[in-house]
Amino acid sequence: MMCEFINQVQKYYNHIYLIVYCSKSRYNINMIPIPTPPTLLIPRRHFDMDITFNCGQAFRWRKQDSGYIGVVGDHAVICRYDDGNVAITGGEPSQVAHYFDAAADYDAIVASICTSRDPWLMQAVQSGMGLRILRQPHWETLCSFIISACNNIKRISGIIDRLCLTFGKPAVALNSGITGHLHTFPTPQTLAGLTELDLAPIRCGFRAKYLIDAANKVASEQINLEALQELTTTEARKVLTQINGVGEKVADCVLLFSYNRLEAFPKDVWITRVMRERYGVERRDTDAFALQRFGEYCGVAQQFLFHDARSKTQ
DNA sequence: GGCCAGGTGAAAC
DNA sequence: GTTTCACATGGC
Repeated sequence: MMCEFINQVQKYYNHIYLIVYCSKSRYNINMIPIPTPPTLLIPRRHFDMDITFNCGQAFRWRKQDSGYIGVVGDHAVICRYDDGNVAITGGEPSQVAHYFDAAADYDAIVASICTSRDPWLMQAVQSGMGLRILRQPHWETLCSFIISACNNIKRISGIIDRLCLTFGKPAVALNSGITGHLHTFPTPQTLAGLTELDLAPIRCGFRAKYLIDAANKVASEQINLEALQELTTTEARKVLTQINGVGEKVADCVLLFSYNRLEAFPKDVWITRVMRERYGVERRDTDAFALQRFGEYCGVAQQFLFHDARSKTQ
């Protein structure tokens, strides 16, 4: 009975009440917080939070104290450094493990892309150590990179915040106190049928019509994002580019950051500049060059080079 | 105040 | 097939 009581108290209040009897008629009640056990631990050397959350692959993680808070699935999640690990608390364990790609072997991936001993990449890997590619939800990633077109990362984050606040729902809070202001990403069904006027409050400019087209095509099942997992990367890219506002670059970002196609090599203005200035390679030749130089995980190499190029000008 | 931003689609060559 | 331009907005 007492155990059940304590379990309930822990479940709902995350505290245990310690009752100390001083005498038969007098007692003290002390509350002892019980730390919520982490959902997942990832070695710190494979997960640098500042780099991973700010490298332009995800736009919803916010620094709070010494950690980051965000949303995985419908749940608020907090990441903190804890000794030699990143401790991730909250969320459904299987969803969290998938989102952070817990099974990935980053020693092997980094070793693979560095096989050619390319000096620019070696330097970029050195400065970006701890960067890991996330496996974000397909729909959220698709919308995020539609919004990214001709935009900067700070503003992309702001637009996505307003999108979630306006059309999402409050995230399931952590019982250790993270609450209210975090919202889920709105579903395709919620955005389908909206007008550009409806999206005016999020101030995404000319991209509003693209978001609505994506929502209509996904909600009507004209495009099945889950089914893309079964296709080759080339086939999946072809399907994604059926959506207005999704060209080769946006499709590659979705494939890399959501479908874990680590061979996808998005070519934005930064990476196009890097390829031309450092390697003398023009945009149309980049895919073949990247595969030959960096191998089957060249998308990870792309992200290191992207992070390195940006960090040199900020 | 002007340049630029994790581009794309359409029209003009 | 390649080049050019408009598309909204705001950070720096």
